[in-house]
Amino acid sequence: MENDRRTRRTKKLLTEAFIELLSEKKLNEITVKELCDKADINRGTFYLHYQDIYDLKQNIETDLYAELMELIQPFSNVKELDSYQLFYNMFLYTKKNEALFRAFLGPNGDISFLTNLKTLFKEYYLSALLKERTLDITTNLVYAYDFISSGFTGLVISWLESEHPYSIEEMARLTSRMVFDGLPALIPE
Amino acid sequence: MENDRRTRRTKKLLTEAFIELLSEKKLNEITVKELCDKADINRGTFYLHYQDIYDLKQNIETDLYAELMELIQPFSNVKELDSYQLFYNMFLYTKKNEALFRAFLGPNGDISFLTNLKTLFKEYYLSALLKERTLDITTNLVYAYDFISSGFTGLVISWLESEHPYSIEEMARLTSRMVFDGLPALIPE
DNA sequence: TGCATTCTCAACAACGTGTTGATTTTGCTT
DNA sequence: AAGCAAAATCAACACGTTGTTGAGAATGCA
Repeated sequence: MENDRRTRRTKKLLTEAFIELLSEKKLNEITVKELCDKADINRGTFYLHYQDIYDLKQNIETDLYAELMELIQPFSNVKELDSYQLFYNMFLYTKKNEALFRAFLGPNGDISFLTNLKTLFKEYYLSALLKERTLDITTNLVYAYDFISSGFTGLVISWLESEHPYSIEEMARLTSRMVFDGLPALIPE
Repeated sequence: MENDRRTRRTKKLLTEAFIELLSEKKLNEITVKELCDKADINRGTFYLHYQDIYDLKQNIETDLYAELMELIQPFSNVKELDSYQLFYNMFLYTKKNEALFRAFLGPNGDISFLTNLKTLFKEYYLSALLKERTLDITTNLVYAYDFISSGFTGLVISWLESEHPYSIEEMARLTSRMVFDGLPALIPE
């Protein structure tokens, strides 16, 4: 019942229409009726698959997390962590799913999506460090990784919003410098 | 018509009820009816002051930005910037308005509130640097401050959510170290 | 081709919205 | 303390969206 071509079609159309609407208006302003009109799907059909708009949003997010985890996973199982490469892959992924990230992280976005993104990144990045070196998980350390993951996702958002004047390579390098050297490394002289 | 005791009372009650509701459920799930019931205000009265829930939210945010600007302002007009003190004051302010910040930055929070907070902080912090030293505003520099302001607000969020085990002093010091020295300064040996 | 599943369509009660006008309550003003 | 203006209450309203229903049409699977 999940892999019927009709079901896939319906979900795809609804998802696309939703992302489109989300780039125009706030989540709460999107009605089921309006969404179905845009997707050209009968309103009853929507309720066959989702409970409401938030259920749809949750489904889209869950799929995205699954993909992201597959992307990050390899990095947390390596002897020597290549931070630059991790940043690079993350920026690459957001660019590939640009419409979706823009919608979820833009002005009409969802703060819990951002939170989950940060948490996901933080967990894997921190666990990668702990596989490299045996360290106590101090409050200091956890906050440090909160800072980094927030800073990183913040860069992703700015990068998307500013129509990415910097290449993925440049963004990854910039992130590395901020993480490991701090601000002075970015200020001339 | 703005400074009537009745008006102040109504707005205060509605604001309080709103913040309370926002810590329970998502913005979109909050109805005017429900809000007014909680505040014990006639629904018609609500429409006398606000267009809808989002208008109310906007008003609350605007008031907060005004206060925050007054707090940050002095820092951008000084010859030598004391970053630590700026961080300290920001953490102090969020603690003073804890219920509100929890509501707006928590799971049911508002991404545009977060964005505005980051922007506000970034603008003043960056302009303070530019008064200390004459620098070109490079893309590098702007992104660096995006990273910092995101990291900082991320710390604020984590700090609030974790019931602040660290003192304001400790958080301000931690932030300073991440900003100026980077991650290695926080990892032992 | 046949069968099961999905989608469509129309209709429904229920609920929140935003507005209205009449009435009561409240608080500034002098 | 009294009078007046402004604000809050209350009931009622048309309207639109919601979520659900049952019957029928269309579609994909095997």
